[in-house]
Parts: sequence; structure tokens; C-alpha cells
Amino acid sequence: MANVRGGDLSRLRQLNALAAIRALREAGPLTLTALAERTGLSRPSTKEVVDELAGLGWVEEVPPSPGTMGRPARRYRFRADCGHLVGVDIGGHNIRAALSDLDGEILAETRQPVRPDDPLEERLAAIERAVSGCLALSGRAASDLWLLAAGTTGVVSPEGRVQFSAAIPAWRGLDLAGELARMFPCEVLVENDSRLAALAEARRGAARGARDVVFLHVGRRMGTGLIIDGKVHRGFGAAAGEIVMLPEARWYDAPDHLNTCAVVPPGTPDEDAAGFTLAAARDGDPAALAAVGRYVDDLAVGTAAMVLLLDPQVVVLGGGFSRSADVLLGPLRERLERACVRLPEVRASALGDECVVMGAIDYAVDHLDRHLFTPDAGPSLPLPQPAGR
Amino acid sequence: MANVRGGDLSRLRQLNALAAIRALREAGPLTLTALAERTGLSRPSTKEVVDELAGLGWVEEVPPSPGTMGRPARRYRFRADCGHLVGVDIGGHNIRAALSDLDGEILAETRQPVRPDDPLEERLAAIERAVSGCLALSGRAASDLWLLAAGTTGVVSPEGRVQFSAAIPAWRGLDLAGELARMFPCEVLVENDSRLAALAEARRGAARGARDVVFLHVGRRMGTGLIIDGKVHRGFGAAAGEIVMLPEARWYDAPDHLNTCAVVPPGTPDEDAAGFTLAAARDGDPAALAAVGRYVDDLAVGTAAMVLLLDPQVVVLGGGFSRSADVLLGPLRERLERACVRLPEVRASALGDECVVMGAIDYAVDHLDRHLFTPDAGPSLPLPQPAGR
DNA sequence: GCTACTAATGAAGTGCTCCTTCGTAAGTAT
DNA sequence: ATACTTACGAAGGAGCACTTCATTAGTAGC
Repeated sequence: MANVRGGDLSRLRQLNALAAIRALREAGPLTLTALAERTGLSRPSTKEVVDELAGLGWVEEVPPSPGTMGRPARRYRFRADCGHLVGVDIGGHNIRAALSDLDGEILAETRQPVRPDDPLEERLAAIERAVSGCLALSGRAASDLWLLAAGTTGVVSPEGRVQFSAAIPAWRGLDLAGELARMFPCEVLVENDSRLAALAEARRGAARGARDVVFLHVGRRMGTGLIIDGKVHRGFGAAAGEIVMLPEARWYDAPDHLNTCAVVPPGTPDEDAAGFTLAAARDGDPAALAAVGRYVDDLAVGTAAMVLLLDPQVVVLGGGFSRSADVLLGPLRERLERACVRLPEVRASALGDECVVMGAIDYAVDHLDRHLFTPDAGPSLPLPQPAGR
Repeated sequence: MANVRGGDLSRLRQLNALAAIRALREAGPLTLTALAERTGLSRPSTKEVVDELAGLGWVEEVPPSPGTMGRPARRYRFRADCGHLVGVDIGGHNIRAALSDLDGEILAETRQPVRPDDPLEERLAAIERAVSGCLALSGRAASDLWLLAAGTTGVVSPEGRVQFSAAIPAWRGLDLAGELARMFPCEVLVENDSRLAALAEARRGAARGARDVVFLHVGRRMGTGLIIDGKVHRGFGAAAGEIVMLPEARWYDAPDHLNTCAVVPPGTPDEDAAGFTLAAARDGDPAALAAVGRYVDDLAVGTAAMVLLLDPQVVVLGGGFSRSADVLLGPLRERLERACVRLPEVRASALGDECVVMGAIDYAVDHLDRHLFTPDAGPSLPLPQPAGR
């Protein structure tokens, strides 16, 4: 039981203001009557609420839609642009950043190439450049930022410390949340990248609308993200999704099947090898198809464990190899069909490389929704003065 | 985003009444001033709310606590006895039922022995007898029941139909929720038994207070229940937790290690065999210890998959073999320690055979809380006329 | 270009809920 | 018996939302 707090009249007003904001965010610009219908309030009350919100800067009037019968109604919209969010994807080879408004609408994106063995300072500097780039592209200042969410490879502690990262050696033990908080004058969230990717697919990608989603990052490294009941599942120690560590799940070495196929030209570096095999498989090469078969055999074991355990609505295939989803999806479905009680939908990522940044943005939007736009939670409305442009 | 509904003054009153009820349920009998403090309302308002609730029958006055300074304050309590819930555990060999008040406090319990191959009608009649027994023991009528929650072995569809049950052949395809609704004049919920057991352990058993719990039913049949973020996890098709179906998890045949041990007297029926091995292991018999070791080896594989995937706070060992938890816990912890990123607490069930009935009650209480005692949900308060005794 | 119709606006009046304040009541300590 | 402590109950006041009605600003038809 969460709240046992009652409230007085001003709380009622707050509730109604929140309801109005939610309605406007969901349904775009609305006339007073439409808004009144949605919120269940009378028109005069709605007007008063909207006036107050307009005074605070949360809501503004837009030109009425012409061509209607009768007197044209004034229309209002939520000012999603009164605050800004940043999402960052910290990968081994790239740092991506995106800036969005409060609705998660992307306004600017940047990318900074890095190398896995770059020293710590260089990598942090690249993050700073990526975010600054977004601010510059969209003409905002760092002080306009309300919230920054970052996704990184590796196991991230509940407090935002990187426990371990195979892809970025220098990252180990870093207090990433602390470093980011020093760099940017706003609240900072840090999460594992696969979890954010899962969230993005569940919100705007291949699994839109699903409440229970399993995201598989298939690539040279394997990773998973779980969305359960619409929320990112972290686990008690924020270590959920590490099934790749289990030898019996046969994930850890699964990519080797693709790397060691005969169609890979000798001397190809490991990181490019799988691409040859997947491409050859698409062209029907028997050796490549066999290798892909063995790969999917292994992939399906861990996946079946997840599906049997969680019974998700959708399984999303993301990560580097998901560019070859056409080659992988069929075989994977077939094996899951045999192993599982109920076959979930199995789809390829719809967001590709943007997955993690998008997820970071969505994660930030969620955070905001929970802490600002939800009754019975946090300081509620009039806190972050929405600055006019 | 759930609700975009605003509200008027009466809604505010409803909110405050709900807050009062929640406070009273959480903290037992309270004086007006104490209640006012908890709800954040002024004393006069609290009084008015309490008077209204008393008039509706939700709240009643109890004698003031004597021996205090100043004028003794009137005290009020939530009338948990104004409605009743029934939990039913439908197992292969036993039907258990329990009757509780609205707080989940058990008032009566009964058990009806059945046989796995009993015909459908006989089993349904046994359920009726078990519940009637509870009603008789506590002196209530069937019309006092608000809600019945039943747990059964097997896969249960979201609508309460039994898809499949290995333990109760006659159960397959049965519209259990429908049958129960015909038998009892109240709302009916049906869920898988391991999930309910998990809920009970998370609410009042070995994992009390934990939000993420994995419950392992270890016995002649294996089963699992997941509590995620404090709620029962069903999955999209209500088929979550069926990891036993995966050969690589090595659960399905795991009990064979115990059945085929040399310490089991020849001719022992399969269902009693494991008991001999576990008992011998407790006495230090080397052959039995080796068999238990092999059993836990297998058990640990599927368990590690669950732990790695979900990172729960607690793993609870329940089911028939959990009576020998002292023999199992140590080896299981040791193997999980090696396999997992973070070792969760591993504990034996605290509720034993009562697990599922308790879980059914807790499930019913949860349902009530969500649909009756939560703002923004359902018809809210004054619906089920709380009948006076 | 004028009139009829439509739909939104704005202001006035009403009712409900909660708040604060103050005098009264019912106990215990000295 | 008196003083002190704590709770109760009534009265007055403020805030919020509701309903109602006259007014305004458009479109459609003649």
C-alpha cells in the first residue's frame, strides 16, 4: 500500500491539472470542450485549470482549426518544448546522443566514434561532445536539460556504477552516474544498454504496445533486456538479463559457429567474420546455412528458457546480427515453436542502431511521467519552472 | 498513461475515505488524531470521513485504550470482517480451502482428500465440501463471500480455463472459473498453484517484503512461480514459469536421481522413493549424498537460468522435497554461487503445505485492494454493502 | 449583404469539502 | 479539590467545481 495521504482542495486542483496535462499529451491539441469531455470536468473548471497551466507555462494556445460550424473553439496544447531530455548510448565503438522534448520527440542526434580501448578521459570527453553537439544542433543550452539518461554496456549497479564491462575495459568500477552528474547540471540516470533497447522497442519499435517483451541483442556479444508489465526489469541487484553467463544456455560461444564457417575468407578479423556467413546464407550457400543453423540451435536454447519462463508477447531480435534477421527469424521461430508452450511473436528490431538512444529517451520520459505527471508521487507539478523559449 | 479523468469534490471525499481505510488497515485501531496525522487531514475532516465510513459499515468504534493522560480518545478500526474471501488449493491428492476476512486473516481451514484420477464431478464436489466446511466452521453463509481465488496445478488460461494438467488428468480443458462461478455466488479467480505459493511466500512467508521472488516447487513434479515487482507474473498467455519444459534446464528428469538411489528399498512406489534418499542423505549416507548431489546439479541449472535472468532478491524452495531443505539448500547455494552474477538469498518455504491456500487468499486480497481500495480503479468504495454481523 | 443557425465563451450563483479557531468535556497527577 | 492534559464538537471562512444563462463569433442559406 503506497499512499495513505489524503488531500485538500488544492490537491484536487493538482489532480485535475495533471489529468488535463495527461489528456493533452495523449491526444495532442484539444479544444476546451474536448478536454472537458476527456477529463470529465465541466467546461468552466477546465478553463480555469487550463488558464492556470498556461500561466505556469505548461500549456499554450494554438490557432483554432478553421472550417467548423459555429464559433471556432480555442485550442490548447501541452508545451512539450518547455523542457528537454537527453539520451546517450555509450557503446564500444560509438557514442550516440539524442535530445528530445518532454514527449520524447527527437530534436537532434549526434554520434562520436570512439575505440574500445580509449582511456577513460577521452571517452568521457566524447560523451560531452556528443551531448554538446545535440544542444548546438537544436539551439539549446545545457541549463535547458531536465534529465539525462545513459545506456552503457556492462552490468550497472542500482546506483549507476559500472560493475563490469567486457566491451569497455576502462569502464570497470566507474561511478558513471557521478561522472555524468558532474558534467551536466541535471538529474542523471544510468542503465544497461540492452534494457533501454528493449524499452525502445516496446514503446515505439517492433513490440509497440506489448507489456511483456524480451529483447535479444544478437551480435558478437550477446545481451538481453526485459520489459515486464511495461517497465524495465532490473532485478534486485540490477543484474537481470545475464543469462549469457550460463553455459547450458549455450549463448556465450554461439557466435563462433558463424565466425568459423568455411565461407569466411582466411585472415578476416573476428569482428567481420559473421557478416560473411550471414550474407552467404542469404544467398543460399549450404555451408553458411548449416553454420547459421547451428548458431540458431544454440541461440534458441537460451531464448526458449526466457520464453518459457516469462511468456512474453513479443521477442525482438536486435543488435548487429539483426540486420540479417531475414536469415535468422525463420529458423529461430521454428525451434521455439518446438520448445515452447506458446510461441510468442518473434520480430526484428525496428529501430536498429538507434535502439539504445531511443530507449534512453523513453526511459527518461518514463521517469518524468512517474515523478512529475503522476498523482501521489514526488513533488508534482509546479516544480521545474518551464522556461519560455 | 492510465487515467486522464479529473474529479469533483465528491471524488476528493472518496480519496480521503480511501486514505483513511488504508491507514486503518495498515496500522490497526487508531484514534482520530492519529488517523488525522497519518492521512494528513485535519481532525474535523477526519471525523467526518470516519463518521461516513462508520455509517456505511466499513469502520467501527472500539473501546478507548485506558490509562492515558487527558481525555481518552475514541478509537476506530477497519471492519475486516464485513466481507469474506475464500482461497482454494486444488492439488492431486488434496483439496484445501481457507476462509479469511478482508485483511487476509485466516478464520477457518479445511482439507478434503481426493485421488488424482477421481472423475470431474467428484473433484468439483470435494471443492464444494471444502468451502462449505470453511463456511460452517466460521459460521458464515455462502452469501457472505465476496471473492473466491483458486490455485490449481497445470497451465491456466487468462480466462481461467485449464489448458493442461499433468497431475489431474480430468482437469484438461475444463472451464474451471466457470464451474466455480456456478457453484459460488461471488467473483472467482483462477491461477496456477505455484504462482500463488510464490505470492504467499513473498507476502507472509520466507520472502516477506521482497519485490522480486522466484519460487521453486521441488517435488515429484517441478514447478515455478514468479513474483516480479511485487505482483504475480503470468505472462502474455498466462504460461510463464514453465521452464521445466526445456530439456537443457535439466529439471524434468532431475527427481529420477533421488528415485533410483541404492538406499531406496526395492519395490518402493515412485512417489515415496525420494523420501528415503533424502532421509538417508540427512544421516550422511554416501550413496544418498551423491544422489542428492546429482539432483541438485540438475536443479541448479534451471534455477541459475532463472536467477541470471531475473536477479530476484530471494529464491524460495517449496514443494514436497522442501521438507528436506536442510539437505538441499547448502549444495544449491554453492552451485548458484558459482553460476550466478549475484547470489540471491536461498531459503526454505516457511508455509509448507499451506502455501497455495495462503497464496490464494493473498491473491484475493490483492485483487480487492486493487479494485476497491485504490483510487482510479473500478467502482470504488460504497459498492459491496458491508453487511453487519 | 442580411438573417438564421451552431457552437463556444464568460459571468453569476450555488453547493460541497476542507481548514482554522475556540470553548467544552473527560480523564489523570498533585 | 484543583490544575493539567488531551480530545471533542461547533462555528465561521476559503477554495474548488458544478449548473445555468446571456453573449459572441463563426458558417449556411436566401
